Amino acid sequence: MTDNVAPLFNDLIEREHQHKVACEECSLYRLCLPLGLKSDDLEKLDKIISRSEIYSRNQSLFTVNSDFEALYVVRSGSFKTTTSLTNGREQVTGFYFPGEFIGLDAIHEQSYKSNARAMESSTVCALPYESLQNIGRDMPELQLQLLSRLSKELSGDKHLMLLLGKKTADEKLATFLLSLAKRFKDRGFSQTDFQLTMSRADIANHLGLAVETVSRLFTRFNDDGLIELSGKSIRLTNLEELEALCG
Amino acid sequence: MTDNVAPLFNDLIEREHQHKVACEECSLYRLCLPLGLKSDDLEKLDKIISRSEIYSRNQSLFTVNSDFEALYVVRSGSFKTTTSLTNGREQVTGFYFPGEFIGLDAIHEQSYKSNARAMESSTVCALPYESLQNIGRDMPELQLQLLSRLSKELSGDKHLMLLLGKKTADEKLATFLLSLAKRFKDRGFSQTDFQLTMSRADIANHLGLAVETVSRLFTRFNDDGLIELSGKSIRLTNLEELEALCG
DNA sequence: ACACATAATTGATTTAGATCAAGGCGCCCA
DNA sequence: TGGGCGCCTTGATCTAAATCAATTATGTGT
Repeated sequence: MTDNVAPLFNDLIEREHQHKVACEECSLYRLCLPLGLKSDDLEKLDKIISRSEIYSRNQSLFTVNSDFEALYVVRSGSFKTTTSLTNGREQVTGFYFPGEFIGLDAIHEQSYKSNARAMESSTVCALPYESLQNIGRDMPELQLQLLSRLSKELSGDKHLMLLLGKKTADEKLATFLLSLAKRFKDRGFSQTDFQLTMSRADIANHLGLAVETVSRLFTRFNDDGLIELSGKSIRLTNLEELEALCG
Repeated sequence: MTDNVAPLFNDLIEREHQHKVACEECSLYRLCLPLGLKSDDLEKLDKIISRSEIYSRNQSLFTVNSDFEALYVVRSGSFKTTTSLTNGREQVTGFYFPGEFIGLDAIHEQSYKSNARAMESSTVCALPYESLQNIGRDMPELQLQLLSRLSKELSGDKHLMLLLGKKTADEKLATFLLSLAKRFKDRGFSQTDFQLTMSRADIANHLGLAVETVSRLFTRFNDDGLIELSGKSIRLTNLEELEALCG
């Protein structure tokens, strides 16, 4: 509802979080940055990370052109990023789930180049970039991890360009659903049963379609036995067919 | 014409190139990786870089799924990258000019995730990734430069997503022309008079349009006095108007 | 539990840009 | 110097998906 950024958590809460969820014990460990770091390096990283308090639905994590302070890793919940055009048109450039980085495109210009907001109650880990640079000087592994992250997102974006430029509406939606499935699977959740945390409008926007088109596709996929849909809950009932639909 | 990768240059040619165009004397210095490196670090970098022989028009720099050996920086000429779909559909994901990096999206998977080919007679500098990692251990500046590069490309791709998803045909072409203009300007060339090294088909594909549409737009822009077009030579005669057309 | 706002569906109609079809231009090489 | 082959342009038609228009769900806050 509000456009404000979450107030900085107070020390008490911070310290509590720190203890509860140090990187080493974090369930996202495998997916996140620390992978491949030695224990003492991990400790250094741990020290510069701030765990945020809860961002509520639609709350802004950062806005376009604001100063680049930190990279964010989703800890719980989910976020979307957008870039905008004149007369209010905007493109949803990505959805972000636990363990995924937000703000990587801000490094070059040292200011955020998109808007990021929570799609549900969510938390993040903030990695202040300056501190990251500092500890990174003695931790080549960390730098490599970061590079790898950037590269992964780049690769994903190229595939999104292929989707936006060359795929039909059916192919777009099938591809999208399977991309979600894969990410849920990677996080240890069911790859067939999950909640769509984003609205139909967000999905449509992200895929370069109109809401109505997405809605019609959902009902058709449902009628064709590819999915079972009920509101925000979806079950993928025919992964093979969906796969085939991706183009 | 041929699909082969250019044979590795022999030592003689390599050494000659090395001397002619060491990073420190390279005209692309400002645009390329070395920016911000100290002289002795630059020398180390210089040592691992291989200057390629000439890639001729349509020759492949690398193909999808081949092993990730090196990052490439365009030295002269221009390249395009593509990703492809079933039944031959493919998306031109980017055009690359001198000083720009190709292959950054290969780091994560350690194999190239797109195809890259020369659009005219071109040369590149190859940065073998393993060597880059090695010397990078003692050169945090280099790592930061690389991160910055990745971040810049990421940011550009987000804007391309906006273009593909939300812009009209006119806006797409105007945006594209101004992006070329900016890049030529950055390279010390005229931002208003240049050659389109890519075919109409490549432009259309990249912008998610049909060739016919691009051709029609070119004639209309020409008739409206926005550009003067003759084959591959273009002059932007009304930058302000083009800017306004971008959305 | 109720009312109001917001989100999603469904149907009718329109349209931007694709596709289909035909020439024309330039360019490379014999 | 001309012939052939890509590439580009131009015109006519078609279509996938957008837009417009209602209606029905699904929340959300009091």
